[in-house]
Amino acid sequence: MAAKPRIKDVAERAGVSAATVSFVLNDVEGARVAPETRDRIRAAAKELGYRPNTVARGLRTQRTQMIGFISDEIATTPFAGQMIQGAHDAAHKAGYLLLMINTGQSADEQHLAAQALVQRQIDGAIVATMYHQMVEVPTELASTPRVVLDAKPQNDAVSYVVPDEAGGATAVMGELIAAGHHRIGHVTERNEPIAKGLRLQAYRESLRKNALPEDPALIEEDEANAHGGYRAVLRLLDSADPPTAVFCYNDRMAMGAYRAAAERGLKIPEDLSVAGYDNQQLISDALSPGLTTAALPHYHMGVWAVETLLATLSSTKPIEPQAHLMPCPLVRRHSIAPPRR
Amino acid sequence: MAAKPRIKDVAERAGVSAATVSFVLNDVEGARVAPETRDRIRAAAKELGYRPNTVARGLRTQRTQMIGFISDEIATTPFAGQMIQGAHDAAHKAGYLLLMINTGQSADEQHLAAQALVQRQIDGAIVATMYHQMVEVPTELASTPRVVLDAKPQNDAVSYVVPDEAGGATAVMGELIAAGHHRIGHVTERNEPIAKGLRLQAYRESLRKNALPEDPALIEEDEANAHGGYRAVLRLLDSADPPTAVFCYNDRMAMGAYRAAAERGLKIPEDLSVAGYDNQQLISDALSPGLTTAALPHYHMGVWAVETLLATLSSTKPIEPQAHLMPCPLVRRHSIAPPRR
DNA sequence: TTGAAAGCGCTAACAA
DNA sequence: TTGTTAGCGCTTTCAA
Repeated sequence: MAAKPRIKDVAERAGVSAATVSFVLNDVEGARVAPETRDRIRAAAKELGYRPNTVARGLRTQRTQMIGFISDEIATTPFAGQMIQGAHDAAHKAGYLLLMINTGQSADEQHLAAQALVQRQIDGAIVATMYHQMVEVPTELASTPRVVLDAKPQNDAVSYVVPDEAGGATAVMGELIAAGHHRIGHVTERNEPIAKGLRLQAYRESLRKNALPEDPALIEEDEANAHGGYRAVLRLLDSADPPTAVFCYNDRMAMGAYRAAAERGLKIPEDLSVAGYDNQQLISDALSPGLTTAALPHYHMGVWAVETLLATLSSTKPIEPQAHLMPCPLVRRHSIAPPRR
Repeated sequence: MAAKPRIKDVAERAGVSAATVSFVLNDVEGARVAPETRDRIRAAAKELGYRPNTVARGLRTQRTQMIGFISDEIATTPFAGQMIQGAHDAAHKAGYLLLMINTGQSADEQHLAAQALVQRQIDGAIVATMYHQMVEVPTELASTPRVVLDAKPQNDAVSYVVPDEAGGATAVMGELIAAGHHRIGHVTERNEPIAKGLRLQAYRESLRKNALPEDPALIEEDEANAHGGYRAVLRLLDSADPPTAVFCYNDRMAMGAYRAAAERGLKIPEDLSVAGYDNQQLISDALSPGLTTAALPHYHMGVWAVETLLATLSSTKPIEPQAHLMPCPLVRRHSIAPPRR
């Protein structure tokens, strides 16, 4: 097999210099090359199957067409793929590729990772986390354009995007209220991720705005998984004045709600309406009836992050950092119905 | 902020030439440099915070320390993360980074993707798919070391790794049989992925080897999700001579089995034993009781692929392509018990 | 309208 | 024991 052709080979074959080839193949502004010569060069390049070497070009132009994607444990969560895919698609469309690096939680590793990316001359960086939280942007990236994905930068004034948890939770509550529920429970998680506070607050505000009872007995905390949801909902159902609907912190807890309801002989949605959050399809689609929930917009956040990054790359003047709340659209399935009474 | 230091800056500060700095910092074999000079150079590099520019080095050495990771839709499946993580960890440990690119199913896109990677001078490539299947290795990679991950190469003699489906299924069946079950049903999927045939065959062989009845009425096909599993298991339970245990093609179908059993008033595992495949934790851990299943070893396959690739990179003589079956370990939870009768 | 030459930052022969 | 030089493959200024 023939060795990969270089620009010199194309030049020789077309009977011109390498410089001229470069002009033509890159469509350089204001390069005056005879149309005839252009054709000859293009033909030669095509015949040889010439592809410019991005590394050599990168050395010369200081642009590698690579975006560093640095994250904590992201690849291990079921959502991660969506975010990577969104970032990938947006990058790929613009001719960029993602150079991935995962770090643990350790600050040391994060610095090393950032360094590895900088050494490789990435044009920009995405700093991502697996769920909505605060993040330290490694100082090594200080002179690299960067955007934070699914987190808020703690120490750095850069653009970032996070899900609009309040909006999503309000939409879910709106759906429950529209169905006619007055006594709505909330099952929340025990730890304190950012999402918890935001969803809980939206729950309370929805109640207040609609003049519905805000009974502390309607809120139960437990582990943020199916087992926790099961236990919490059971407590709600066994309470003195049980709710007719329950908004769960996430789809996993909602899965537990289904089991709790079944155990008490309650049918969903006739006897109990249930809503979740996350739109974790493996669950929300698999439950029967399908779970109504708010979707975490991972794909779109990935796209937004890269597009925002690319915009700053191609802009001459500095761009104001933006904070973007990505909407969490309501996904209607069949777990909500009017209350019995 | 000071511009990034170059090797020349280190050389100047240490009062030596760039070449000497390169020797010392790269620990070049048989480079005779006075220990004193070495120290001076190391100190200078440290003071300046010097990091060699990988792009420049790559141009010179023809090694970029990057591995191309090319896949179909991988990032969108819940398993993908594990595979990426495994590949990433193995690569990172050896000083390599993953350059990711996703293609759709289109052959055109796959060629373009391979080209993009080759242009970037990747040292090697991983060709991955989201589930065990046949794959075309893009011809553009012909002169790049490459390994196929979670698929069999159709047109290329290269190393590859796939899950040992037969082994995993046999282990699952062994568990059911050891618990004392004689009438074991199998719920399988309607399409024909490689995994289906392998798991089904292992089911049959396990029955045969243990002199257990191989009744066609014990096998039901449906969609490979919770709804399909629900329907298929319901058919099994409502049949003339229902099984006391059912081995489901995957965890999602097993999730449906739980619902079917509940609907017929059967408790798991007392009245019906259930086993799955995949160890999709979001499901197998969330079900109650926890689902006994065989784990798809995505993380380890990712590690194996990269390690195998790196071995060929650092070997002088060509290495025989290997086909590796990665074990699918049995994950015991609580969905299997002895039959009632 | 085109070509020559310099140089991006580094490594590796070869000299000294 | 260390420095000089050439060159990886490309782009871009400057000159012709």
